[in-house]
Amino acid sequence: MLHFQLNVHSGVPVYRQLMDQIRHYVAAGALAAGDALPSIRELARVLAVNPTTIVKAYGELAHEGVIVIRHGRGAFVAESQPAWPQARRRERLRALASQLAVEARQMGASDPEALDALRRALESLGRSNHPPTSDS
Amino acid sequence: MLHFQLNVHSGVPVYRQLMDQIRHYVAAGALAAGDALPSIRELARVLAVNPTTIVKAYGELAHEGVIVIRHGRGAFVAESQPAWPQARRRERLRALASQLAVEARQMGASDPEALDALRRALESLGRSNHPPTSDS
Amino acid sequence: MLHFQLNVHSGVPVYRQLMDQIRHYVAAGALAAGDALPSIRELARVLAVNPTTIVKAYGELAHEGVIVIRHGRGAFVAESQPAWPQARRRERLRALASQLAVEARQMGASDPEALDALRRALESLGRSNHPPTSDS
Amino acid sequence: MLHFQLNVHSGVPVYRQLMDQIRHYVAAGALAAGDALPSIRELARVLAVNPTTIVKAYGELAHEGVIVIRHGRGAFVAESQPAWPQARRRERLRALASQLAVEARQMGASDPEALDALRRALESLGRSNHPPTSDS
DNA sequence: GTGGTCTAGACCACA
DNA sequence: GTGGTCTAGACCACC
Repeated sequence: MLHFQLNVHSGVPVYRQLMDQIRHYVAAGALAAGDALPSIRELARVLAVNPTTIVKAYGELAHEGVIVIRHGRGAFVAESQPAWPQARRRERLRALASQLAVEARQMGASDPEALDALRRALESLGRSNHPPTSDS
Repeated sequence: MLHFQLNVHSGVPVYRQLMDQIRHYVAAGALAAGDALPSIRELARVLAVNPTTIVKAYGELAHEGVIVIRHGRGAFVAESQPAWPQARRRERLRALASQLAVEARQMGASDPEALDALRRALESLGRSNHPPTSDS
Repeated sequence: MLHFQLNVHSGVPVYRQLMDQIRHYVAAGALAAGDALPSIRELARVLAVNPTTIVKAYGELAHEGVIVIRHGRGAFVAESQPAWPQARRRERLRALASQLAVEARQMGASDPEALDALRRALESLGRSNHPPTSDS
Repeated sequence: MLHFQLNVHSGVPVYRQLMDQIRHYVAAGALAAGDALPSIRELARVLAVNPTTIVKAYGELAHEGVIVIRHGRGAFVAESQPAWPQARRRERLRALASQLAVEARQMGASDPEALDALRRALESLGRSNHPPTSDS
């Protein structure tokens, strides 16, 4: 059973936290294509949240193409992860990188510190999706 | 006059977008300590949003210590930017880096691509806040 | 249901009066950690003020750490009340004491009268937060 | 020449800070009945504030009866300080004491700490207006 | 049901 | 001129 960590005080909606963590598991390879996700009822019980919250998280992920929901069967990781248009991918990457850069600068972190933080985050996801490179 | 870019359909609250962009200008040095920000009414007029929306953005930034509001005078960039506790800084950096890493992986971007995106974002902020280093 | 007393002619903003009275109830133990506060709409209706005024009061208290707001659930007294840095606490105490002292002197109240007023105020808050001491 | 200490970042209006400090000097006896206050122009110059701000502070104090303004002559400490009705005095004292008590409790200060803070504040005003008492 | 955001516009307070 | 507060009411997001 996967482990989920919810923070009710963070201001981030619960269903959003769930989506992020499922995406995280998929990106890290802990959830592979075709794997079954926990049932809505069980997950709701374990996390002590309203089942409709899980429904919303699964629904959004299905909408994105990250998972597929089979009526009466359950939810499964999609066989092929969604491919965004090149332009949107670049834009999204740019936005996230900019946010990290701005906040790092504002909190007085040096550029190497910021880059190291990113390297560590990439490493913690494992190498499942990519061959090793000389850069990392 | 600074330029602001608002996206009403992004789901991100307008006042949040404003805060992010002002923080960006401060981090990049386009707004230096003591500089005056646009008046609430003028900015509201230029951006075609309600003045109370600007009030909220300025108020939150003042709360954070990024700017200082002087009644009857205007809003100004704070002389010393706020310093978060070391632990919270590291945690925030880690969270942002993790988000970037996960989304980069999921959209199929390679690790060097993600790191390059961050390097570019840091460079676009300029070197105003840091002495020259051998890293640059 | 808690009782709130608003004075529209005092010059003190309504949202400020609300914050003060909620802080008072928390300090006195009438509102304990985890207790639910009245919903924004209900409180607005009871006090005959605009809901956004309550929103502002609750938002500021949440910012201070006195209460916690859970989207879709309601507002609750925080489990652990915020701890200010020692230096700021002393300075704040000094400022409040000085204000009381100056005004007491100016209105011709004797020093024992002022001290008695403070003793009564402390007693009216009850002993909920402190073990019995020989001082009381 | 009296010394005034203004804090533009405190959120307290400048004219209010001025009023408080003049009241303080009167309560402490540094300004006695009939003493002249600094001229509006000079004080504005020394404090680097707009003269209308001083005008407002002096005007409010004159309205309260703390000072008297003689056209063409200047501002002077009133011969007899204003006496509030007994009921209002008690109420005001109670409100200030309550605020001190609530904030002291909330910041974790003990009751003796709060009372000590008040004793120190009263002592710092000196004994000019009152005979020594066995309580202090 | 809950809280969050935004609008349009009024009126007040400060410098 | 500046910012601060409040209203009345709409629409959205969360649970």
